Amino acid sequence: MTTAAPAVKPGRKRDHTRDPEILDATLDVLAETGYDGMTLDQVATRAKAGKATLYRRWSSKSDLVIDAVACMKKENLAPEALPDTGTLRGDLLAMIKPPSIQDAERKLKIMSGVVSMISKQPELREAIQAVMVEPRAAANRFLLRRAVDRGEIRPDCDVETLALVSASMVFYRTMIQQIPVDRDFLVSVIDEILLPAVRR
Amino acid sequence: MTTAAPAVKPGRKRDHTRDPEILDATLDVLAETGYDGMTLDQVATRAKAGKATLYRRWSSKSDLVIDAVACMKKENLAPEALPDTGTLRGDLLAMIKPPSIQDAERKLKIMSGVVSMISKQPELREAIQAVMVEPRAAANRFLLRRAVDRGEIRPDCDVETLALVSASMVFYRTMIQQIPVDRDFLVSVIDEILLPAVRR
DNA sequence: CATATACGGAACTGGCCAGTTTCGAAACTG
DNA sequence: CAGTTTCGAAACTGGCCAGTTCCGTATATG
Repeated sequence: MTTAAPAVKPGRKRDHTRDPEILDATLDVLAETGYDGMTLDQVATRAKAGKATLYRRWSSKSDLVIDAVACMKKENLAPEALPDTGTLRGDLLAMIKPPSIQDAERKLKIMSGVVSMISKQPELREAIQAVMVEPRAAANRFLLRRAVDRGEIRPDCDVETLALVSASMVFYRTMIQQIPVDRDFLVSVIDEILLPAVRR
Repeated sequence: MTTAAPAVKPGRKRDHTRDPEILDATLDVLAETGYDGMTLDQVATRAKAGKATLYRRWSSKSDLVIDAVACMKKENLAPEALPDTGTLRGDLLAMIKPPSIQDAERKLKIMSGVVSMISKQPELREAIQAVMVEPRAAANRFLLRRAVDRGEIRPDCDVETLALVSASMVFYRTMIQQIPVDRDFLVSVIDEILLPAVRR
């Protein structure tokens, strides 16, 4: 009998520094063509990898996409990193940063490329939820609660729902109306919807 | 030389009473499987029609889908048909009718089955806009403006944006969060977001 | 009646693409 | 060195499906 199992495997090591490049290429193609339109040949070509390499690391197309979404780099939205200007309006405006908008553009394209799959792939919904949806909602909840504690806004306002207003309206505008989201739009959501709704 | 052109065509007449049945079958399959998952065989079978019949009437799959969406029966949202309870809250609540919710469910499934195509098919976006989006937005605008005229709400509120709040939040909840939209949710959007935002 | 078109149903064609295999070269182990 | 696994690249396989064609039948014109 030989050694149980783990020993040491011979042969060339898998180059895991390529993983991020492949996942990033996946997200690019996904944003451009959507899930159904995306082919693994495109991804392989863009990542300068062979299809065999892809299948050696992910067992299927949907696996690759789920992993790509799940590994997407998230902006730092930890409470400590959030703006603290003293007013809710100041905080919300400070959340609109140029990189944030441009970044959001790509994320939205990825989301729209993937919505059709969400209902069939629960893991995908969870990945999107965890990476793209929840962090932003949590940040908004934090800012709203701080404003409540400060006595700046109505203490009985519905923080849960309010935290999703911007995201919902950006999503709708992009997906259905196909109007680009600019700073003006975001400001008007803040000034015409959110702030009036929480006034004391 | 024979007659110019139009004369009278011989042969069996096309049975246009079947058109609505086919388009409806299309919407059903679309709601169930999404655009990419939908096959014309499925549609033909469901409508008890031959594929040849489909192609005799629509030149392609995307043509059929665009027509099906465009011909979708819209609820009557003409100003005269809208509720007039005397208060904005009463009007908005009156807009939530059981058939309306159930109907909306199917429409949302159709929308999600079709979002991936919107960016590639401008006609599809227009059809969706005209049939599913604009009428509801127009109804909300009407109710909001009437409330402004009545002096019930802030005259300087952003009617255009406010009219899209419910639709956006319903859309987001259904597509991304995958939480069913019930009466309670709609009421909370009205009471926690819309009405507070327009208070004088 | 002959002719022409529509019908539902089924068979066919051709392209696309997920997933697999093969290749020669590179990299690691012992 | 031999053996094993990786790599990128390319060829291959098999299934799915949009779109076409054909069949037997039904319905219209003249």
